[in-house]
Amino acid sequence: MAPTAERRTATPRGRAANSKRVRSEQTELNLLSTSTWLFSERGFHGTGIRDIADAAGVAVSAMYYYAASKDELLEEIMKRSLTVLDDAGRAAVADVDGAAERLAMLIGSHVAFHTRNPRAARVTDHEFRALQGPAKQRVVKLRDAYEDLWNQVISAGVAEGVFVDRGATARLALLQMTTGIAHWYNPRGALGPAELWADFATMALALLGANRKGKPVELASLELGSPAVLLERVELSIEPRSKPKGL
Amino acid sequence: MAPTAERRTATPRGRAANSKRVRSEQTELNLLSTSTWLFSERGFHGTGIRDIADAAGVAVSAMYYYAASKDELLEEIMKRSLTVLDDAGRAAVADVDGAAERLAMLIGSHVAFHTRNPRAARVTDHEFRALQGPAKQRVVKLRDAYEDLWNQVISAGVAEGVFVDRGATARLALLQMTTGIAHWYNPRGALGPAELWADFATMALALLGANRKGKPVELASLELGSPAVLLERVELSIEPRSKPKGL
DNA sequence: TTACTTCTCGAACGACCGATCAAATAACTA
DNA sequence: TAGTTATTTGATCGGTCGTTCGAGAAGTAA
Repeated sequence: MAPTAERRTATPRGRAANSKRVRSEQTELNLLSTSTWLFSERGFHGTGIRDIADAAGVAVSAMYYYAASKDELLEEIMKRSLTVLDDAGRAAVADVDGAAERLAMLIGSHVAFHTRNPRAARVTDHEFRALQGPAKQRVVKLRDAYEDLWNQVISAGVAEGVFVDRGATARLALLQMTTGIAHWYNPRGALGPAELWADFATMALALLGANRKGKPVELASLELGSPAVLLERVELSIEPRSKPKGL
Repeated sequence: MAPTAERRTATPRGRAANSKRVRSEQTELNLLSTSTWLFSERGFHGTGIRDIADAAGVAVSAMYYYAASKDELLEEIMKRSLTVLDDAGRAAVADVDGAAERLAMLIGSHVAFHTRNPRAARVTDHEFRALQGPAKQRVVKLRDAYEDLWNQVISAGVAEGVFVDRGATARLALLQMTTGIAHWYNPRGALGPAELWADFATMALALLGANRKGKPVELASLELGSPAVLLERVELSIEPRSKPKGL
């Protein structure tokens, strides 16, 4: 959807409640969020271009004003998701000292993202193989950067002697179990993001054998920020907050 | 593919190397294993009926002699996978005492299945939403039975006071992190099933806070069977052991 | 108003989808 | 051998796929 930005002219002075630019941006978000819903529900290949258009309430051809292809729609969803996820993760560990503390914050950010944006997360996690060529490379780059952040946090802890060294296995296990949240989490269920954060941070610390001077690190003993701050940073504009109207 | 079994006549006396029955069974396995490969590589909806036929080296119409529809192909793959997984899991914990031991065995069986049959596992894990109606119900039933086995093993440990109670979260986290193996495991990589078993069992015990009289349970202190026995039981005939020839 | 840009539309394109069927072939039986 | 059954085939069905295009509606600027 890069073309859209390029197509935009210089910022207009006054913009009415439904000026063209506002309408256009709304339509673009509508399209992306509807696509996210459908892709998460039926998969990329299981969703037709007409399904999206109908659910979004626009003509099929209108989509091609915003995206050059169906693939570009998917790429845009993944790029936005991964960008927010990565930015939030880096912000969460910034200025935090201690390997255990940093890991707990990273887990918190990750859990926040996946509980707040389960559908976008599912699409990003599931539909990787649907991407091809350069588009895939671009998205892989973003994902790798995020995984590298995890790697840094864990490796630092291993170097400090706080975590047990399990090679890449621990990182993969941690990422799988926390990313998996998006696949079973129910936003209207009993567990809130804060409770899940506590549970998963506790499990993660145990899984990594977190210890100081031989004593296991207790989550309660760590000084961490509030969940609210983490939740703010994972806000994703394309996450569908309800079923598309035309569905 | 139930029809095939029904179509079979009474067991013939002598059966040549390429008798009808043998040929037919080979073709059926070829079809299922080729489908497994392609579904794991491109997804169910991303794979065409012609892709399968070409890769398997048969005519498109030949498939419909074995399966009534493309969906039935998927259902059969999932059913076979889940059946082997569940049977192996139950066999692994049978006659094993102690919650920690049972969990370690269950993890071992699960890890064995996912390292030996990564493609079938990926399909079973990924393509759930592609199934519809009664077929979906049948497969869900199998999956629920297996998850219930995990639930039993974990709950028993909680009841014994060996595991910490984290509600359903721990089970979901454990299943996600171990099932995820199929998504990154490389059969030609450095890590073998036995090493992975040790790693994941250790992590699982830690994650559940496994302890006896306040002391953490060490994996090395448990008396467990050999990996070989577990590996035997997860043998899956439809797992593609190499790229389909016609591809 | 007119001129221009942004946005949306219905209709159509060729390609491919899953599925069907009568006919041909291969294996087995009597 | 001829006859029977099990297996495989090529051709083809209607439908849906992602994409394109010219026209027109809506909004902005003069």
